[in-house]
Amino acid sequence: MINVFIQLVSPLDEHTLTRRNMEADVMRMLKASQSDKPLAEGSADALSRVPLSVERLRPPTIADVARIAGVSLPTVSRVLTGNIPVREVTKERVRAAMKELGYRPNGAARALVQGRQPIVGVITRDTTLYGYTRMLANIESRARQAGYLVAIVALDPADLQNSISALDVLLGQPIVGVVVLDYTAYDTRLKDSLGNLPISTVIHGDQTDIDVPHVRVDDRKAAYEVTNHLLSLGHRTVHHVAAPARGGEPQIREAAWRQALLDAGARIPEVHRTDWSIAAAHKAGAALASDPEVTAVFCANDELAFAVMRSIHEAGKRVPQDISVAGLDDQPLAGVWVPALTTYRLDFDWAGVAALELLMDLDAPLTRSGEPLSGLIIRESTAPPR
Amino acid sequence: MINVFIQLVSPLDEHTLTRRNMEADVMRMLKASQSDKPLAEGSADALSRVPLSVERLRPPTIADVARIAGVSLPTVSRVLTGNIPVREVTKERVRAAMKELGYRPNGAARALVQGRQPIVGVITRDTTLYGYTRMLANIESRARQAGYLVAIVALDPADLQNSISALDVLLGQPIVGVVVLDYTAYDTRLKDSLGNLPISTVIHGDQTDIDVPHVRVDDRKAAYEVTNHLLSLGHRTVHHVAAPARGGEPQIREAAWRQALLDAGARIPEVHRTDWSIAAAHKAGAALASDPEVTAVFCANDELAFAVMRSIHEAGKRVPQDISVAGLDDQPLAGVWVPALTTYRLDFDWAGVAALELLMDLDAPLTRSGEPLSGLIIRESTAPPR
DNA sequence: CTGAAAGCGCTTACAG
DNA sequence: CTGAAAGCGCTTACAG
Repeated sequence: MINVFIQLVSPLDEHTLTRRNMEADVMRMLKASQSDKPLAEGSADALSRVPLSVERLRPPTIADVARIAGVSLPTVSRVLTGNIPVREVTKERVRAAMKELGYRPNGAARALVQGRQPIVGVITRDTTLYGYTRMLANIESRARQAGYLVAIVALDPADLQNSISALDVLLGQPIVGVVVLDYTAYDTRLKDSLGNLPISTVIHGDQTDIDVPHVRVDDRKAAYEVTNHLLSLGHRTVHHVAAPARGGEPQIREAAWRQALLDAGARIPEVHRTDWSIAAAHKAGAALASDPEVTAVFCANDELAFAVMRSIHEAGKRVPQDISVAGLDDQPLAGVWVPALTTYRLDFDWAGVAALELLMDLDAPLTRSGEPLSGLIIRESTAPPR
Repeated sequence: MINVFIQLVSPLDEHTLTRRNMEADVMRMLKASQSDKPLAEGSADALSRVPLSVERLRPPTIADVARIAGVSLPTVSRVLTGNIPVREVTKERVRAAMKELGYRPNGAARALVQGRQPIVGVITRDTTLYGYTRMLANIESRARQAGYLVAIVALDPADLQNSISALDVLLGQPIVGVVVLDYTAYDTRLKDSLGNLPISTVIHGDQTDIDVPHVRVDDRKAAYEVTNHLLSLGHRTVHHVAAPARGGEPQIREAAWRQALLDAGARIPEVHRTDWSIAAAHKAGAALASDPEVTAVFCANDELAFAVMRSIHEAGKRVPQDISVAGLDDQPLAGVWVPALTTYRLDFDWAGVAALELLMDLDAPLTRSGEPLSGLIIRESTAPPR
């Protein structure tokens, strides 16, 4: 640690400038304005070249505001919180001082003294995937209504080290609890990090042994029913364009597709795996379209299905006359594609809100009943084979 | 405030149980386990029925950990931060104590003492719209790389009161700065709330007088060029399916469309306004499809365009032979829709990262050069009129 | 309505 | 390597 000697040229009184703050700031300024070389101890020369603007040294505190306004510290606090009446004249003086200094309350100090944990963490995966997007939007809206801020962390299940450090950043905040948007993606080794932090989660399969409060978005049932729908139309089997595998394990939607075929005694064809990207699905679709055996395709989500339908079109075949295609999610565009997509609606809006409410309820039940709007939606993209 | 007298039956020593904590917790327990009626002052009877579990009274602190582990406070802190070497045996004892107590560090206290502001705020609008989704995902990823947590606040520009309270929640946190994803949507009255908090923003038009660090996603240029493209194909005029108006003012994309028609001396038809929803666009599309005058439609984003194409199909007309349709954004599905959508690519990925880097750079320039991948993409949905 | 003092949970020099 | 003390910026009883 370098020793810093600075002559105060500040209008603020000495009391408010602590040594630590000054050092940190001078270091920062040095780094920005000079070289990257570390400073020799007590190197007053280098310091003299630092453009020392006092305003940048340290953000103003209520002590500064109080001094400028000529009132006491608690009075400033009262103006801030509004909990206790303050004379209007005084109030005005304090407000003016705040404005003059550009004062902003320090959230950390506030949270500390009040013992409040005003942030809800959301652990998600790729935030651009439809389901996560919707859950996130609904959680944010509901959380704010309850006075909470939402912090998001998108974990890459493939990168454990990164996930752990991401969680550390999250847990270093005043977090009241965490909503985990995909419990199965949530590595066991991460659970230790959370310690006894309250969590709630969204279950995407049919697990029944989850010991944390959870809501269910039943991907398994959805995928099973979509596959069954195609089989019931008379297709011998159903091909699958899958989500990325997760550490060797297939995704829930893929497993359910497989189970449906198994239960029906249908042949289980090779899976076409994607990374959720349109490009990968488009490529998979091309392979499927050129295979005369293929009469029905179930895609792990609607967007993959759109891309596959494009490939079929490019191959000169038609949906559903030549090949039936079904998706999963029922994202808004499913109804307007030509042909409109047969899919299974999952109620992510409900899931987001319900998971958050579960988290905030001190005496939460393990699961929450409710009325998710889910179900198979048969549109134009599926038909009996010719 | 009720007066609470509790006989300590706790293994924790008295020092760590402050009156305030006890009161708050007892209040909570009373509320949860008994009735909603407020307690009479000093009502010891009611209190005796409260199941007083000491574990729930107050989360453990490093003082508790230190006591259990038989070490001093600073030692626990050293194990926590890892900044200063601690004997391995001691470390183990401390870790065991943490585990036993279910200790979690208090983020607020940490942020306060370290003077760190570990959160980046993101002010957005509807987080489910494509551009916002992408910017958010990129900001989150880049911010975490820099050790920051991302907190999001979705403001409804139409609801000022709600927006102000939302900002208050955000500003009550240890925020290092705020990225505003749509500066034009950001009401002037909100600017005061932010005080001197560092912000950076994404500009969607061609404003040049913005006095905060910003990056540009040039919606105006994009909409102008798309409209021009349609005109240059020989269409007499171009109809528009618009985004919702914002307090009377038309959106940037709409204004640019109008300007392009004006500059070309083309007739300016009535706008078909939507609320960004697929349903509204589908309805607008039906009206457009039934109007024999309509030969070209520019939609404020790709998703609206998809819905309009559906309507045209339903009316028995074809895209682009009967009516040309163009969108804006170039979201991933644009290339696989049938017909593939002519649109203008905006580089939201770049914008998100660039805006964040601008925010975190102490000596940030007002704007950031870079290489956004933007431009008109002509596909299958536009053609000359017949 | 206002001020002096204590305390929130943690980290960091300082002194062994 | 470890402990006693000060301090981060704020709020909240307590005492006028």
